[in-house]
Amino acid sequence: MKGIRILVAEDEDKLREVILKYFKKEGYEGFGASDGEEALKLWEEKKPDCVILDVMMPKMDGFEVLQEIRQTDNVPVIMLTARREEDDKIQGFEVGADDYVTKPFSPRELMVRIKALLKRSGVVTVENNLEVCGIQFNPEERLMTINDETIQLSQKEYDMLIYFINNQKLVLSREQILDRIWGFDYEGDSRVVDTSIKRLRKKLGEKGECIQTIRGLGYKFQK
Amino acid sequence: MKGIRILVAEDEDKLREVILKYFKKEGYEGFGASDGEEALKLWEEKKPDCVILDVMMPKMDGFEVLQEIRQTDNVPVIMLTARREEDDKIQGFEVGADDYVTKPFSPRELMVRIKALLKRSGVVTVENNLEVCGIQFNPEERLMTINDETIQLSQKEYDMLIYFINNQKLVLSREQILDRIWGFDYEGDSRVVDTSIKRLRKKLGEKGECIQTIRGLGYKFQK
DNA sequence: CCCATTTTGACACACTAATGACACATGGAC
DNA sequence: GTCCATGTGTCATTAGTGTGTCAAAATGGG
Repeated sequence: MKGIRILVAEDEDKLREVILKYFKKEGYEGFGASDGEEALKLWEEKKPDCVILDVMMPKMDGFEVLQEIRQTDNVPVIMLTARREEDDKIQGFEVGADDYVTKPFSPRELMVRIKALLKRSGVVTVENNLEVCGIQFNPEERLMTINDETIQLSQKEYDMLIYFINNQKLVLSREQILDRIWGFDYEGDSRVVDTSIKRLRKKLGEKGECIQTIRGLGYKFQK
Repeated sequence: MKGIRILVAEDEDKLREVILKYFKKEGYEGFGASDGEEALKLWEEKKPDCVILDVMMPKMDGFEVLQEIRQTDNVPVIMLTARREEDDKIQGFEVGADDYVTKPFSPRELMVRIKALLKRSGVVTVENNLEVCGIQFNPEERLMTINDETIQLSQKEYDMLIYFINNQKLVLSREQILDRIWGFDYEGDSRVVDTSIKRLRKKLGEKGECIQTIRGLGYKFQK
Protein backbone atom coordinates (compact mmCIF):
# COMPACT_ATOMS: atom_id res chain seq x y z
CA MET A 1 0.00 0.00 0.00
CA LYS A 2 1.13 3.44 -0.84
CA GLY A 3 2.14 5.36 2.24
CA ILE A 4 0.97 8.79 3.11
CA ARG A 5 3.45 11.36 1.86
CA ILE A 6 4.05 14.66 3.55
CA LEU A 7 6.16 17.57 2.44
CA VAL A 8 7.77 19.70 5.14
CA ALA A 9 9.09 23.09 4.11
CA GLU A 10 10.97 24.64 6.99
CA ASP A 11 14.29 26.42 6.88
CA GLU A 12 15.41 25.62 10.41
CA ASP A 13 17.25 22.37 9.86
CA LYS A 14 16.84 21.11 13.35
CA LEU A 15 13.11 21.61 13.48
CA ARG A 16 12.63 20.11 10.05
CA GLU A 17 14.63 17.04 10.97
CA VAL A 18 12.70 16.55 14.19
CA ILE A 19 9.43 16.67 12.32
CA LEU A 20 10.63 14.32 9.62
CA LYS A 21 11.86 11.90 12.23
CA TYR A 22 8.52 12.00 13.92
CA PHE A 23 6.74 11.31 10.64
CA LYS A 24 8.92 8.32 10.00
CA LYS A 25 8.13 6.98 13.42
CA GLU A 26 4.42 7.32 12.67
CA GLY A 27 4.77 5.51 9.38
CA TYR A 28 4.48 8.49 7.08
CA GLU A 29 6.83 9.20 4.25
CA GLY A 30 8.31 12.66 4.65
CA PHE A 31 10.20 14.99 2.32
CA GLY A 32 12.12 17.98 3.58
CA ALA A 33 12.62 21.31 1.86
CA SER A 34 14.69 24.12 3.33
CA ASP A 35 13.37 26.96 1.21
CA GLY A 36 10.34 27.93 -0.83
CA GLU A 37 11.69 27.07 -4.24
CA GLU A 38 12.78 23.65 -3.13
CA ALA A 39 9.32 23.16 -1.61
CA LEU A 40 7.62 23.91 -4.91
CA LYS A 41 9.96 21.63 -6.78
CA LEU A 42 9.35 18.77 -4.38
CA TRP A 43 5.62 19.36 -4.39
CA GLU A 44 5.50 18.99 -8.17
CA GLU A 45 7.78 16.03 -8.10
CA LYS A 46 6.29 14.05 -5.24
CA LYS A 47 2.67 15.17 -5.21
CA PRO A 48 2.40 14.71 -1.45
CA ASP A 49 -0.85 14.12 0.41
CA CYS A 50 -0.22 16.98 2.78
CA VAL A 51 2.07 19.99 2.88
CA ILE A 52 3.54 21.74 5.89
CA LEU A 53 4.72 25.24 5.06
CA ASP A 54 6.70 27.55 7.24
CA VAL A 55 5.74 31.14 6.56
CA MET A 56 9.23 32.56 6.88
CA MET A 57 11.52 30.91 4.40
CA PRO A 58 14.38 31.97 2.15
CA LYS A 59 13.87 32.61 -1.56
CA MET A 60 10.08 32.27 -1.44
CA ASP A 61 7.91 32.57 1.61
CA GLY A 62 5.15 30.18 2.62
CA PHE A 63 2.37 32.27 1.17
CA GLU A 64 3.95 32.52 -2.23
CA VAL A 65 4.45 28.79 -2.26
CA LEU A 66 0.88 28.23 -1.16
CA GLN A 67 -0.45 30.56 -3.80
CA GLU A 68 1.50 28.73 -6.43
CA ILE A 69 0.29 25.36 -5.21
CA ARG A 70 -3.31 26.50 -5.13
CA GLN A 71 -3.22 27.29 -8.80
CA THR A 72 -3.58 23.65 -9.56
CA ASP A 73 -3.84 21.64 -6.35
CA ASN A 74 -6.20 21.43 -3.44
CA VAL A 75 -3.82 19.43 -1.27
CA PRO A 76 -4.28 20.02 2.47
CA VAL A 77 -1.82 22.64 3.66
CA ILE A 78 -0.81 23.51 7.18
CA MET A 79 1.04 26.75 7.75
CA LEU A 80 3.61 27.22 10.47
CA THR A 81 3.62 30.72 11.88
CA ALA A 82 5.53 32.48 14.60
CA ARG A 83 3.57 34.23 17.30
CA ARG A 84 3.70 37.74 16.01
CA GLU A 85 3.02 37.22 12.36
CA GLU A 86 -0.62 38.06 12.77
CA ASP A 87 -1.24 39.74 9.47
CA ASP A 88 0.50 36.93 7.73
CA LYS A 89 -1.99 34.50 9.11
CA ILE A 90 -4.90 36.35 7.64
CA GLN A 91 -3.21 36.39 4.32
CA GLY A 92 -2.69 32.64 4.55
CA PHE A 93 -6.32 31.96 5.14
CA GLU A 94 -7.23 33.95 2.11
CA VAL A 95 -4.97 32.01 -0.18
CA GLY A 96 -6.36 28.77 1.07
CA ALA A 97 -4.40 27.26 3.92
CA ASP A 98 -6.37 24.57 5.72
CA ASP A 99 -4.92 24.99 9.16
CA TYR A 100 -2.34 26.87 11.16
CA VAL A 101 0.07 25.84 13.83
CA THR A 102 1.76 28.51 15.85
CA LYS A 103 5.37 28.15 16.87
CA PRO A 104 6.56 26.83 19.14
CA PHE A 105 4.67 23.59 18.92
CA SER A 106 5.36 19.98 19.69
CA PRO A 107 5.66 17.42 16.91
CA ARG A 108 2.87 15.63 18.66
CA GLU A 109 0.57 18.61 18.29
CA LEU A 110 1.46 18.92 14.65
CA MET A 111 0.67 15.25 14.13
CA VAL A 112 -2.74 15.68 15.68
CA ARG A 113 -3.52 18.51 13.32
CA ILE A 114 -2.23 16.60 10.35
CA LYS A 115 -4.30 13.57 11.15
CA ALA A 116 -7.40 15.66 11.68
CA LEU A 117 -6.80 17.48 8.44
CA LEU A 118 -6.19 14.31 6.46
CA LYS A 119 -9.31 12.80 7.85
CA ARG A 120 -11.40 15.79 7.01
CA SER A 121 -9.91 16.40 3.64
CA GLY A 122 -10.96 12.88 2.86
CA VAL A 123 -8.56 12.49 0.03
CA VAL A 124 -6.13 9.97 1.30
CA THR A 125 -7.54 8.29 4.32
CA VAL A 126 -9.13 5.32 2.71
CA GLU A 127 -7.03 2.18 2.77
CA ASN A 128 -6.79 -0.04 -0.23
CA ASN A 129 -9.42 -2.71 -0.53
CA LEU A 130 -11.62 -1.15 2.04
CA GLU A 131 -15.14 -2.36 1.64
CA VAL A 132 -18.12 -0.40 2.76
CA CYS A 133 -21.58 -1.72 2.23
CA GLY A 134 -20.64 -3.70 -0.83
CA ILE A 135 -18.51 -1.02 -2.37
CA GLN A 136 -14.89 -1.98 -2.84
CA PHE A 137 -12.36 0.82 -2.95
CA ASN A 138 -9.20 1.19 -4.85
CA PRO A 139 -8.02 4.71 -4.04
CA GLU A 140 -4.79 4.53 -6.01
CA GLU A 141 -6.63 4.26 -9.27
CA ARG A 142 -9.77 5.99 -8.12
CA LEU A 143 -11.68 2.85 -8.90
CA MET A 144 -14.62 1.29 -7.22
CA THR A 145 -16.07 -2.17 -7.50
CA ILE A 146 -19.67 -3.06 -6.90
CA ASN A 147 -20.77 -6.65 -7.54
CA ASP A 148 -17.62 -7.39 -9.57
CA GLU A 149 -18.33 -4.41 -11.72
CA THR A 150 -15.62 -1.79 -11.75
CA ILE A 151 -16.63 1.81 -11.89
CA GLN A 152 -14.46 4.79 -12.71
CA LEU A 153 -15.18 7.87 -10.66
CA SER A 154 -14.26 11.41 -11.48
CA GLN A 155 -12.27 13.49 -9.02
CA LYS A 156 -15.23 15.24 -7.46
CA GLU A 157 -17.30 12.10 -7.31
CA TYR A 158 -14.49 10.20 -5.72
CA ASP A 159 -13.67 12.87 -3.18
CA MET A 160 -17.31 13.23 -2.22
CA LEU A 161 -17.76 9.52 -1.79
CA ILE A 162 -14.69 9.29 0.44
CA TYR A 163 -15.96 12.23 2.44
CA PHE A 164 -19.27 10.46 2.89
CA ILE A 165 -17.61 7.18 3.78
CA ASN A 166 -15.52 8.90 6.40
CA ASN A 167 -18.56 10.54 7.88
CA GLN A 168 -21.14 7.83 7.68
CA LYS A 169 -24.51 8.55 9.22
CA LEU A 170 -23.63 12.17 9.71
CA VAL A 171 -25.69 14.77 7.96
CA LEU A 172 -23.41 16.85 5.77
CA SER A 173 -24.65 20.19 4.60
CA ARG A 174 -24.03 21.46 1.12
CA GLU A 175 -21.77 24.05 2.65
CA GLN A 176 -19.69 21.46 4.45
CA ILE A 177 -19.36 19.45 1.29
CA LEU A 178 -18.44 22.54 -0.68
CA ASP A 179 -15.80 23.51 1.85
CA ARG A 180 -14.24 20.10 1.86
CA ILE A 181 -14.40 19.13 -1.77
CA TRP A 182 -14.46 22.40 -3.63
CA GLY A 183 -12.46 24.39 -1.10
CA PHE A 184 -13.74 27.02 1.27
CA ASP A 185 -13.01 29.78 -1.21
CA TYR A 186 -15.23 28.34 -3.90
CA GLU A 187 -17.60 31.03 -5.00
CA GLY A 188 -20.12 29.27 -7.17
CA ASP A 189 -23.61 28.02 -6.58
CA SER A 190 -23.96 25.52 -3.73
CA ARG A 191 -26.19 23.46 -5.97
CA VAL A 192 -23.22 22.09 -7.86
CA VAL A 193 -23.33 19.64 -5.01
CA ASP A 194 -26.73 18.44 -6.17
CA THR A 195 -25.45 17.83 -9.62
CA SER A 196 -22.44 15.91 -8.39
CA ILE A 197 -24.58 13.90 -6.02
CA LYS A 198 -26.80 13.06 -8.94
CA ARG A 199 -23.86 11.78 -10.94
CA LEU A 200 -22.41 9.87 -8.03
CA ARG A 201 -25.73 8.21 -7.26
CA LYS A 202 -26.11 7.18 -10.84
CA LYS A 203 -22.69 5.57 -10.91
CA LEU A 204 -23.38 3.81 -7.63
CA GLY A 205 -26.47 2.20 -9.10
CA GLU A 206 -28.67 0.68 -6.44
CA LYS A 207 -26.06 1.62 -3.86
CA GLY A 208 -26.89 5.20 -4.69
CA GLU A 209 -29.68 4.92 -2.18
CA CYS A 210 -27.05 4.92 0.54
CA ILE A 211 -26.73 8.64 -0.08
CA GLN A 212 -29.84 9.91 1.59
CA THR A 213 -31.34 13.33 1.28
CA ILE A 214 -32.10 15.14 4.49
CA ARG A 215 -34.43 17.80 3.30
CA GLY A 216 -33.42 21.25 4.36
CA LEU A 217 -30.10 20.09 5.77
CA GLY A 218 -28.07 18.17 3.26
CA TYR A 219 -27.10 14.59 2.62
CA LYS A 220 -25.89 11.64 4.60
CA PHE A 221 -24.43 8.26 3.85
CA GLN A 222 -26.05 5.26 5.45
CA LYS A 223 -26.41 1.65 4.47
CA MET B 1 -32.72 49.19 10.27
CA LYS B 2 -30.21 48.31 12.92
CA GLY B 3 -27.55 45.93 11.69
CA ILE B 4 -26.95 42.57 13.23
CA ARG B 5 -24.13 42.70 15.76
CA ILE B 6 -21.92 39.76 16.51
CA LEU B 7 -19.27 39.37 19.16
CA VAL B 8 -16.32 37.16 18.36
CA ALA B 9 -14.18 36.01 21.29
CA GLU B 10 -11.16 34.17 19.96
CA ASP B 11 -7.59 34.52 21.09
CA GLU B 12 -5.96 33.49 17.86
CA ASP B 13 -5.67 36.81 16.12
CA LYS B 14 -5.61 35.49 12.59
CA LEU B 15 -8.75 33.50 12.99
CA ARG B 16 -10.62 36.30 14.71
CA GLU B 17 -9.67 38.73 12.00
CA VAL B 18 -10.71 36.41 9.23
CA ILE B 19 -14.08 35.90 10.84
CA LEU B 20 -14.60 39.60 11.41
CA LYS B 21 -13.70 40.32 7.85
CA TYR B 22 -16.27 37.84 6.62
CA PHE B 23 -18.91 39.36 8.83
CA LYS B 24 -18.23 42.72 7.34
CA LYS B 25 -18.50 41.29 3.86
CA GLU B 26 -21.86 39.80 4.78
CA GLY B 27 -23.08 43.06 6.19
CA TYR B 28 -22.87 42.19 9.85
CA GLU B 29 -21.28 44.36 12.48
CA GLY B 30 -18.58 42.47 14.31
CA PHE B 31 -16.68 43.06 17.55
CA GLY B 32 -13.52 41.17 18.40
CA ALA B 33 -12.30 40.11 21.83
CA SER B 34 -9.04 38.29 22.40
CA ASP B 35 -9.73 36.93 25.86
CA GLY B 36 -12.63 36.01 28.12
CA GLU B 37 -12.68 39.17 30.17
CA GLU B 38 -12.67 41.40 27.15
CA ALA B 39 -15.48 39.30 25.73
CA LEU B 40 -17.63 39.85 28.80
CA LYS B 41 -16.93 43.55 28.79
CA LEU B 42 -17.85 43.87 25.13
CA TRP B 43 -20.95 41.76 25.57
CA GLU B 44 -22.23 44.11 28.27
CA GLU B 45 -21.27 47.14 26.30
CA LYS B 46 -22.53 46.17 22.87
CA LYS B 47 -25.34 43.73 23.62
CA PRO B 48 -24.74 41.78 20.44
CA ASP B 49 -27.34 39.63 18.69
CA CYS B 50 -25.07 36.62 18.62
CA VAL B 51 -21.89 35.57 20.40
CA ILE B 52 -19.09 33.35 19.11
CA LEU B 53 -16.98 31.97 21.96
CA ASP B 54 -13.75 30.08 21.69
CA VAL B 55 -13.51 27.52 24.45
CA MET B 56 -9.81 27.99 25.05
CA MET B 57 -9.08 31.59 25.92
CA PRO B 58 -6.75 33.45 28.27
CA LYS B 59 -8.02 34.85 31.56
CA MET B 60 -11.42 33.24 31.32
CA ASP B 61 -12.42 30.31 29.16
CA GLY B 62 -15.45 30.14 26.95
CA PHE B 63 -17.56 28.18 29.40
CA GLU B 64 -17.02 30.69 32.16
CA VAL B 65 -17.92 33.52 29.87
CA LEU B 66 -21.00 31.68 28.70
CA GLN B 67 -22.05 30.93 32.25
CA GLU B 68 -21.71 34.57 33.12
CA ILE B 69 -23.69 35.67 30.09
CA ARG B 70 -26.44 33.16 30.78
CA GLN B 71 -27.09 34.73 34.17
CA THR B 72 -28.95 37.52 32.49
CA ASP B 73 -29.04 36.99 28.76
CA ASN B 74 -30.45 34.40 26.40
CA VAL B 75 -28.47 35.60 23.40
CA PRO B 76 -27.63 32.86 20.88
CA VAL B 77 -24.13 31.53 21.50
CA ILE B 78 -21.93 29.41 19.28
CA MET B 79 -18.94 27.72 20.86
CA LEU B 80 -15.74 27.02 19.00
CA THR B 81 -14.18 23.78 20.11
CA ALA B 82 -10.85 22.34 19.21
CA ARG B 83 -11.50 18.65 18.94
CA ARG B 84 -14.56 16.80 17.88
CA GLU B 85 -14.32 13.95 20.34
CA GLU B 86 -13.96 16.19 23.36
CA ASP B 87 -16.57 16.61 26.02
CA ASP B 88 -16.39 20.25 25.21
CA LYS B 89 -19.58 20.33 23.28
CA ILE B 90 -21.54 18.44 25.87
CA GLN B 91 -20.35 20.75 28.57
CA GLY B 92 -21.15 23.67 26.34
CA PHE B 93 -24.70 22.58 25.83
CA GLU B 94 -25.13 22.07 29.53
CA VAL B 95 -24.18 25.64 30.23
CA GLY B 96 -26.45 26.76 27.46
CA ALA B 97 -24.60 27.06 24.20
CA ASP B 98 -26.82 26.97 21.14
CA ASP B 99 -24.43 25.39 18.72
CA TYR B 100 -20.84 24.35 18.43
CA VAL B 101 -18.39 24.47 15.59
CA THR B 102 -15.30 22.33 15.57
CA LYS B 103 -11.97 23.84 14.63
CA PRO B 104 -10.69 24.30 12.18
CA PHE B 105 -13.62 25.43 10.15
CA SER B 106 -14.18 27.74 7.25
CA PRO B 107 -15.75 31.15 7.60
CA ARG B 108 -18.43 29.93 5.24
CA GLU B 109 -19.41 27.12 7.53
CA LEU B 110 -19.52 29.42 10.51
CA MET B 111 -21.68 31.88 8.63
CA VAL B 112 -24.13 29.16 7.77
CA ARG B 113 -24.40 28.16 11.38
CA ILE B 114 -24.84 31.72 12.51
CA LYS B 115 -27.56 32.36 10.00
CA ALA B 116 -29.36 29.20 10.97
CA LEU B 117 -29.03 30.08 14.62
CA LEU B 118 -30.23 33.60 14.16
CA LYS B 119 -33.17 32.31 12.22
CA ARG B 120 -34.12 29.93 14.94
CA SER B 121 -32.97 32.42 17.53
CA GLY B 122 -33.06 30.43 20.68
CA VAL B 123 -33.94 26.94 19.65
CA VAL B 124 -31.55 24.86 21.66
CA THR B 125 -30.03 21.75 20.24
CA VAL B 126 -29.78 18.50 22.05
CA GLU B 127 -26.73 16.39 22.77
CA ASN B 128 -26.24 13.18 20.90
CA ASN B 129 -27.83 9.99 22.20
CA LEU B 130 -30.06 11.69 24.66
CA GLU B 131 -33.01 9.56 25.59
CA VAL B 132 -36.23 11.02 26.82
CA CYS B 133 -39.16 8.82 27.65
CA GLY B 134 -38.21 6.13 25.18
CA ILE B 135 -37.37 8.53 22.40
CA GLN B 136 -33.75 8.36 21.35
CA PHE B 137 -32.27 11.51 19.92
CA ASN B 138 -29.41 11.68 17.53
CA PRO B 139 -29.21 15.17 16.13
CA GLU B 140 -25.94 14.66 14.26
CA GLU B 141 -27.52 11.93 12.25
CA ARG B 142 -30.77 13.74 12.33
CA LEU B 143 -32.48 10.61 13.59
CA MET B 144 -35.05 9.78 16.17
CA THR B 145 -35.63 6.26 17.35
CA ILE B 146 -38.63 4.85 19.16
CA ASN B 147 -38.61 1.12 19.91
CA ASP B 148 -35.83 0.52 17.41
CA GLU B 149 -37.86 2.24 14.76
CA THR B 150 -36.26 5.25 13.16
CA ILE B 151 -38.44 8.20 12.45
CA GLN B 152 -37.83 11.06 10.07
CA LEU B 153 -39.09 14.38 11.28
CA SER B 154 -39.50 17.48 9.20
CA GLN B 155 -37.80 20.69 10.17
CA LYS B 156 -40.70 22.17 12.06
CA GLU B 157 -41.56 18.92 13.75
CA TYR B 158 -37.97 18.42 14.78
CA ASP B 159 -37.53 21.92 16.12
CA MET B 160 -40.77 21.75 18.04
CA LEU B 161 -39.89 18.44 19.61
CA ILE B 162 -36.51 19.75 20.70
CA TYR B 163 -38.21 22.79 22.15
CA PHE B 164 -40.56 20.57 24.09
CA ILE B 165 -37.75 18.33 25.29
CA ASN B 166 -35.83 21.32 26.53
CA ASN B 167 -38.85 22.58 28.38
CA GLN B 168 -40.39 19.46 29.79
CA LYS B 169 -43.33 19.86 32.11
CA LEU B 170 -43.62 23.51 31.16
CA VAL B 171 -46.77 24.68 29.49
CA LEU B 172 -45.83 26.35 26.22
CA SER B 173 -48.37 28.67 24.67
CA ARG B 174 -48.98 28.80 20.95
CA GLU B 175 -47.44 32.22 20.94
CA GLN B 176 -44.27 31.02 22.63
CA ILE B 177 -43.96 28.16 20.19
CA LEU B 178 -44.60 30.44 17.26
CA ASP B 179 -41.90 32.84 18.44
CA ARG B 180 -39.35 30.13 18.88
CA ILE B 181 -39.98 27.94 15.89
CA TRP B 182 -41.54 30.21 13.34
CA GLY B 183 -39.74 33.37 14.42
CA PHE B 184 -41.12 36.39 16.18
CA ASP B 185 -41.96 38.02 12.88
CA TYR B 186 -44.19 35.25 11.65
CA GLU B 187 -47.44 36.72 10.51
CA GLY B 188 -49.73 33.78 9.97
CA ASP B 189 -52.41 32.10 12.00
CA SER B 190 -51.30 30.79 15.40
CA ARG B 191 -53.19 27.64 14.67
CA VAL B 192 -50.43 26.38 12.39
CA VAL B 193 -49.10 25.13 15.68
CA ASP B 194 -52.09 22.84 16.04
CA THR B 195 -51.50 21.38 12.64
CA SER B 196 -47.84 20.77 13.32
CA ILE B 197 -48.60 19.27 16.72
CA LYS B 198 -51.03 16.99 15.01
CA ARG B 199 -48.36 15.80 12.60
CA LEU B 200 -45.73 15.44 15.29
CA ARG B 201 -48.05 13.41 17.49
CA LYS B 202 -48.85 11.14 14.61
CA LYS B 203 -45.21 10.47 13.89
CA LEU B 204 -44.47 9.82 17.54
CA GLY B 205 -47.13 7.14 17.64
CA GLU B 206 -48.09 6.16 21.16
CA LYS B 207 -45.42 8.55 22.44
CA GLY B 208 -47.50 11.30 20.95
CA GLU B 209 -49.44 11.26 24.17
CA CYS B 210 -46.44 12.83 25.83
CA ILE B 211 -47.49 16.07 24.18
CA GLN B 212 -50.41 17.04 26.33
CA THR B 213 -52.98 19.67 25.60
CA ILE B 214 -53.52 22.24 28.32
CA ARG B 215 -56.85 23.67 27.40
CA GLY B 216 -56.82 27.42 27.07
CA LEU B 217 -53.07 27.65 27.60
CA GLY B 218 -51.13 25.58 25.12
CA TYR B 219 -49.18 22.32 25.21
CA LYS B 220 -46.70 20.63 27.44
CA PHE B 221 -44.38 17.66 27.16
CA GLN B 222 -44.52 15.09 29.93
CA LYS B 223 -43.89 11.37 30.14
C1' DC C 1 -0.46 23.15 -30.66
C1' DC C 2 -4.96 21.22 -32.00
C1' DC C 3 -8.66 18.22 -31.57
C1' DA C 4 -11.41 14.68 -29.10
C1' DT C 5 -13.04 13.37 -24.79
C1' DT C 6 -14.19 13.86 -20.11
C1' DT C 7 -15.38 16.49 -16.31
C1' DT C 8 -17.54 20.19 -14.31
C1' DG C 9 -20.79 24.04 -13.54
C1' DA C 10 -25.06 26.40 -14.64
C1' DC C 11 -29.68 26.42 -15.48
C1' DA C 12 -34.48 25.27 -16.58
C1' DC C 13 -38.04 22.47 -15.62
C1' DA C 14 -40.17 18.54 -13.14
C1' DC C 15 -41.30 16.54 -9.01
C1' DT C 16 -42.24 15.89 -4.16
C1' DA C 17 -42.26 16.75 0.74
C1' DA C 18 -43.41 20.23 3.86
C1' DT C 19 -46.16 23.74 5.21
C1' DG C 20 -50.17 26.71 5.98
C1' DA C 21 -55.04 27.57 5.63
C1' DC C 22 -59.45 26.19 6.26
C1' DA C 23 -63.69 23.67 7.02
C1' DC C 24 -65.72 20.71 9.78
C1' DA C 25 -65.68 17.28 13.70
C1' DT C 26 -65.05 16.47 18.46
C1' DG C 27 -65.22 17.07 23.18
C1' DG C 28 -64.96 19.45 27.62
C1' DA C 29 -66.90 23.40 30.58
C1' DC C 30 -70.74 25.69 31.86
C1' DG D 1 -78.11 21.71 25.46
C1' DT D 2 -74.63 25.91 23.96
C1' DC D 3 -70.18 27.85 23.59
C1' DC D 4 -65.58 27.60 22.62
C1' DA D 5 -61.12 25.52 22.25
C1' DT D 6 -58.90 21.93 20.07
C1' DG D 7 -58.48 17.71 16.75
C1' DT D 8 -58.28 16.37 12.13
C1' DG D 9 -58.81 15.62 7.09
C1' DT D 10 -58.03 17.95 2.89
C1' DC D 11 -56.20 20.89 -0.41
C1' DA D 12 -53.38 24.69 -2.45
C1' DT D 13 -49.09 26.74 -2.11
C1' DT D 14 -44.32 26.85 -1.35
C1' DA D 15 -39.73 25.50 -0.82
C1' DG D 16 -36.29 22.22 -1.58
C1' DT D 17 -34.51 18.52 -4.63
C1' DG D 18 -33.93 15.56 -8.78
C1' DT D 19 -32.63 15.54 -13.36
C1' DG D 20 -31.73 16.40 -18.36
C1' DT D 21 -29.21 19.33 -21.14
C1' DC D 22 -25.89 22.48 -22.72
C1' DA D 23 -21.71 25.07 -22.51
C1' DA D 24 -17.33 25.90 -20.45
C1' DA D 25 -13.24 24.11 -18.64
C1' DA D 26 -9.98 20.62 -17.94
C1' DT D 27 -7.63 16.61 -19.70
C1' DG D 28 -5.19 13.67 -22.80
C1' DG D 29 -3.32 12.08 -26.71
C1' DG D 30 -1.40 12.87 -31.58
